[in-house]
Amino acid sequence: MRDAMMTDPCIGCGGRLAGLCQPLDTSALDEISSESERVTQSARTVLFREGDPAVRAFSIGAGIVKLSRLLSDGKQQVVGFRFAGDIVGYGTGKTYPYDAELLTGASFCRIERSRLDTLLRRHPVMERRLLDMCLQELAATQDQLVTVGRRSAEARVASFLLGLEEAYRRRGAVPDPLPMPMTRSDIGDFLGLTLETVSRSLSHFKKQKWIEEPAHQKLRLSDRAMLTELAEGMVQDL
Amino acid sequence: MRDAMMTDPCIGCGGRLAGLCQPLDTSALDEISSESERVTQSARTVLFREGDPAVRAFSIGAGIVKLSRLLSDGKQQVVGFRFAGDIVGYGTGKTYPYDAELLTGASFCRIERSRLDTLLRRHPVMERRLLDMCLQELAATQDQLVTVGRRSAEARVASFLLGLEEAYRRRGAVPDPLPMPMTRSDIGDFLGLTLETVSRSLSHFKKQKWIEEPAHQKLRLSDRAMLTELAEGMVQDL
DNA sequence: CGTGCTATTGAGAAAAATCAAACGTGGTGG
DNA sequence: CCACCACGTTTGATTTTTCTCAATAGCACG
Repeated sequence: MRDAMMTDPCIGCGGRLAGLCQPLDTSALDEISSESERVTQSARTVLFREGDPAVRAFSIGAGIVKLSRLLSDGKQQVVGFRFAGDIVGYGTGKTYPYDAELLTGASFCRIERSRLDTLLRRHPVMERRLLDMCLQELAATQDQLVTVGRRSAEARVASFLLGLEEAYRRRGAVPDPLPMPMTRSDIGDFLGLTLETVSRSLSHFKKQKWIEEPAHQKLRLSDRAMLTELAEGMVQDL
Repeated sequence: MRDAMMTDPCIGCGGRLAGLCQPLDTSALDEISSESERVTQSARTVLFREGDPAVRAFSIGAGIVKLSRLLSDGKQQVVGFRFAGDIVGYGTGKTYPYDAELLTGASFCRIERSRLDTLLRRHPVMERRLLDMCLQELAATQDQLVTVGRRSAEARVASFLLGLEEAYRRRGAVPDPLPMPMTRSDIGDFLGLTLETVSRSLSHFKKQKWIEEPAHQKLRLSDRAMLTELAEGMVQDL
């Protein structure tokens, strides 16, 4: 246990440059490694639930996490998906404001909130990095608000597909085909649509050869230009 | 000019405790005052437009600011409203990601982005405060995503009214009646609805005596309990 | 006292939700 | 190894909600 914890620079640094520790020097990384725990878990694992006391934060090394809120009438809203390099579960509230669930097997680092706060106080570059990540996340959420609030069903789905690809791109090479581990229901809950509407849109895209599904949960964007036009509402159907 | 700039501790501190400088000591406040400019402007003034180079940040002392994005097809999405104490125009991008427009007359502090960044580096408490504000804003935007993505028209409008009241509450006493300077169109663009749907919902609420409009752009929430139930979707109509 | 916005209200159209049925597929146990 | 079961997906028919288009009314400002 000790060696695993000591050798891996943790908090989002599992071989990636995108995470919270990107700007840190080696000695700081050692300090952080000793404060955090490396964990690997399988798909469908729940990291935490809405309302749980927010005692830990998570930094994703690999895998995809779904963040969602459950409404009183049983409907669900997916607030976002998180990928390698992202931080999950760090906020101002005493409890988590959403559920976090693994969509794939994932590895990540787990750290006590109180310890992370101490680290942030000791390393202002790290705090600055966290601020930048938070600002980015805010911008992405505002984008999503535009998509959900003002675009047609097909535009939303096209927008989601392009966004998924972009998420991979920002983390290095774009795999081909794209892994898409979320269900139609997850996608609908993200876009403010029903799973049937998502399915119909995807079927339509496939029929038009704008996308292919070479295998289950694998996706290829064959016509990005058309998807982009769709997402921007420049074209209704054709 | 010089005396006005020197005597007011600025950046969100115009008599309020909620802003960015809340945790600062007096000498730091003096430093900031010399770096920033106090400005007062009338309703409908545009602080900046989407795509403008993001050279300044703004800290609201009093008044309400509307942040909105314009889509290629002419539709608008209001990303949020900002009140006294909030920071507007600080992000990671080189350009502003939305328009910022005054809904009321407003006073605020204006500071060069580069100078603000210097100040943040010099005062880690200030940076920490900004991080907390950003995390709060992120949580609020995620809330809005739930509202727009998963609630009925009347639930969204009820949710907006309660949110407006809450915004005043967090900044001190709740005025009665509540000032509501945004048009039906602004509200619709915030909630992902048309202005007609907003108008119909408000008319219905008035008819049911759940709200009153004692004057133009003045609002009284007569039955918060019912509005809350509506917002949570616990009741369709009655 | 117009004139230009903003708001209200109505009627009809369109988009997406809902309800329902059938299909595929991967995993499990006989 | 195959049959079956659970779950996700697709597709169709119908209903509901909200949008769109249109006409009218109210208000502030010049």
